[in-house]
Amino acid sequence: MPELPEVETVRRGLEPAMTGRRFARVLQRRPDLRFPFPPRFVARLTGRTVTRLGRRAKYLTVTLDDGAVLIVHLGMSGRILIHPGDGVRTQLGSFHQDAGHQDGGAEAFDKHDHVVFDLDDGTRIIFNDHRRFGFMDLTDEDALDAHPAFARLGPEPLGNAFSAAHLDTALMGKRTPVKAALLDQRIVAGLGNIYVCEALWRAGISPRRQALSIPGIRAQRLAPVIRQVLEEAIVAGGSSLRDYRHTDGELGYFQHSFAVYDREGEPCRTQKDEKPCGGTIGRIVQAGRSTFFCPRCQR
DNA sequence: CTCGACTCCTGCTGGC
DNA sequence: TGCCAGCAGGAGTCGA
Repeated sequence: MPELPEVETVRRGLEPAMTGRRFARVLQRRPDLRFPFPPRFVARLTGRTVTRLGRRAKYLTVTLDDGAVLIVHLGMSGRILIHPGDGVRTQLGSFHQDAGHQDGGAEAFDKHDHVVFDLDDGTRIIFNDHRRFGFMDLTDEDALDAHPAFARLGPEPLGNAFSAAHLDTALMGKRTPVKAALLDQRIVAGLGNIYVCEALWRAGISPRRQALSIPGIRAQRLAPVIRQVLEEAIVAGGSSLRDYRHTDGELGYFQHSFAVYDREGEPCRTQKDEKPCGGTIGRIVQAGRSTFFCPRCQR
């Protein structure tokens, strides 16, 4: 699930739990995710203190006190669980029995709990990813921008560098459908399938339209709604974060209502002159991915 | 360079 | 009820 808003929600959930804390123990439970873990992964993290939780596009960055940066990508199915080592739990003598992770003193993990970080205050952070499209890597703070994952990323859609003018330049002359162009992380960093569909719907732009037809008036409609869709999703994620605190810390997935995504066959929610648009949400496949849109109001 | 197709992995859903 | 094909929110690579 994780697109930019979900990753930002994870970052905000992890920030208070991890900042200033030391990795007392790191458990790497398999040799690889999508890629092999970097050499001496566990050794390089153990004993280090977290100084900062950051995010670039869909990547989490965990900066350490020696200048190293742990890069985390959640892929398609990655999630992070926080088990607070608070007084209540430790007094119960069980770390997180509710999640089925306690087995008579021996540690029992879900088979997709790939990395476990035990912090010095007893908090346990678990990276779980059943499809294993996620990955982790280690680099240095001053080499971060040159990292292969970061080097060619376009601007952050919530940052100052992202604007209608940027879309004008980035989409100029591109014959690919605008849907595919917006999924290209070199053009905008952090959009995924869901929020591209949602943004195009809000902007009233057909996903099939060639990218080269966007610069100008359509870019002026599109750039602000991209920002708006992401900001709203982050707010929704923030509210779901509070819920997760109560249900014990699963980060990375939250309920959100979409206008077009996964609504094939349902009525379009666009209102024109206080009347529904009357269109029906359709689904097409572009570059191997489902696109949801309203053929009536997206042109 | 640009673009689309294909690929990695596991689990869930929906149709028979 | 059971089985299996199809599909899933990412992104790198390959070949045209």
